[in-house]
Amino acid sequence: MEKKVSSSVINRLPRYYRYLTDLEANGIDRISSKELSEKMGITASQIRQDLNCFGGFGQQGYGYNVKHLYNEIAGILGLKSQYKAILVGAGNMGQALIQNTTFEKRGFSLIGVFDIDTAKIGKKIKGITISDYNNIKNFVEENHPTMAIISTPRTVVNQVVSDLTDLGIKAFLNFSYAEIPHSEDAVVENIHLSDSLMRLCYKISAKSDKTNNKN
Amino acid sequence: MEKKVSSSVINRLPRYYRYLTDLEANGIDRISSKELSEKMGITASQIRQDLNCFGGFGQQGYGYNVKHLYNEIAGILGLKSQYKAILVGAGNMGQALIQNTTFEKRGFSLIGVFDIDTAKIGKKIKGITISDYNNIKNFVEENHPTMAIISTPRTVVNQVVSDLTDLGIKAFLNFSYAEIPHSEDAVVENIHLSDSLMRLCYKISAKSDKTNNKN
DNA sequence: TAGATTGTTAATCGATTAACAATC
DNA sequence: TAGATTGTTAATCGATTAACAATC
Repeated sequence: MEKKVSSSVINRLPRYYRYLTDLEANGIDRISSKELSEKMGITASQIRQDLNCFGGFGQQGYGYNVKHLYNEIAGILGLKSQYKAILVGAGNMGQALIQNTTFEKRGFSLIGVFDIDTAKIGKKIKGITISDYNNIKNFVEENHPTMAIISTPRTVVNQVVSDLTDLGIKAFLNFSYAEIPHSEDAVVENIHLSDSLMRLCYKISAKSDKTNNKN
Repeated sequence: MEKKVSSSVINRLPRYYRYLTDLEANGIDRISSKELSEKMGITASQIRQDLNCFGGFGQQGYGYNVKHLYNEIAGILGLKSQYKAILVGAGNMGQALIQNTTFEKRGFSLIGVFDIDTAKIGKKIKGITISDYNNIKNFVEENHPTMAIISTPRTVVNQVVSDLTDLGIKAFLNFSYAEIPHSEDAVVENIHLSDSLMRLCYKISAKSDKTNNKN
């Protein structure tokens, strides 16, 4: 029985992956936890602890082989899986997301895009035709996507998630302002743009309070 | 001297704010930590602890007045500040961001948009004309924005951040794949779309490992 | 071999939860 | 007043950091 990996560790994995991608691109083929810790601004101890949740990828006296560690982390993240994904809501945000994301590099393969706007249906983005959301049932039953990206207006999020859950989809990337109701066996990643803005606003405010000694 | 509020608490503030916005919109005017905890899926204890970092906003035997708490949190976050913000990089993502975000509600006022693409310069988005990035120095010196949204290609992020830092900007919303170099007195919020995708990929993979008892 | 650096255990630190006296 | 619920202190739990023996 595996011990469960904490979400703190999981949250850091993509960042490790990015740094390793970079190191590899720069032709560096070995790195110690100490060197990496300096680049990333975290402790060497934390890096070693994190990696050892999944196995011993280093070598005493040497450090870590970049290419090897890079591949191991890709494996841990499951990036080779190419889980089938659909996107619901092809507004500005949805379309930009499609244009800017190399899903294949991040473990997914985008196989369908849906909207209810007849002006959009039929249009192509990055080779994928926008389909009528009203036909989504047939599509899902035929193609069995694993994951759905929700970039609809907030007012319809609950309905869409409920529809898709009924069709067996259990993973969501939530791009909407609304919260996705917390279900037992679904996995959800939220990208709440407005939360990020508010956090930044807080940080700016807190910093200027400190500077001005207002409290 | 104020004790520093932990980042765990700060990260939760926007979520509280969203729930309170919702409660208010639904005409609910009081709520106990217990009721809110059930809605949000966190403990009542945590809610009370979090809020008490900033003051005692409730009343024994009664709970919290929704409108009052809503306003208090808006104040804590600094949403009334309307910090001047600029956006650099008016690609799909930058433009979608402008279209979809009500900056005014999140503490900011968007006063400028910049790009280097002559095909984009002069075009208007939501009433703001895209300006030539080469003229950004004059603009910043005249208008003193507080925050910059970085949605440029990753290759130019370092240069842009360095330019803007020299011009006195110390707050960044980073929308790019790259990391913003960690400086002493700058505040940064990152939205790494690909990290979110990879985290979701991990969660899907981890779940199916468990189901299939692969480990 | 000697030096370097891991994997891992132990110590510390911080965040979450529980409990309850204060009080509306 | 009695019941409800806060604010806050104490207990628990988990995550981070430090230390060091193992070993390449």
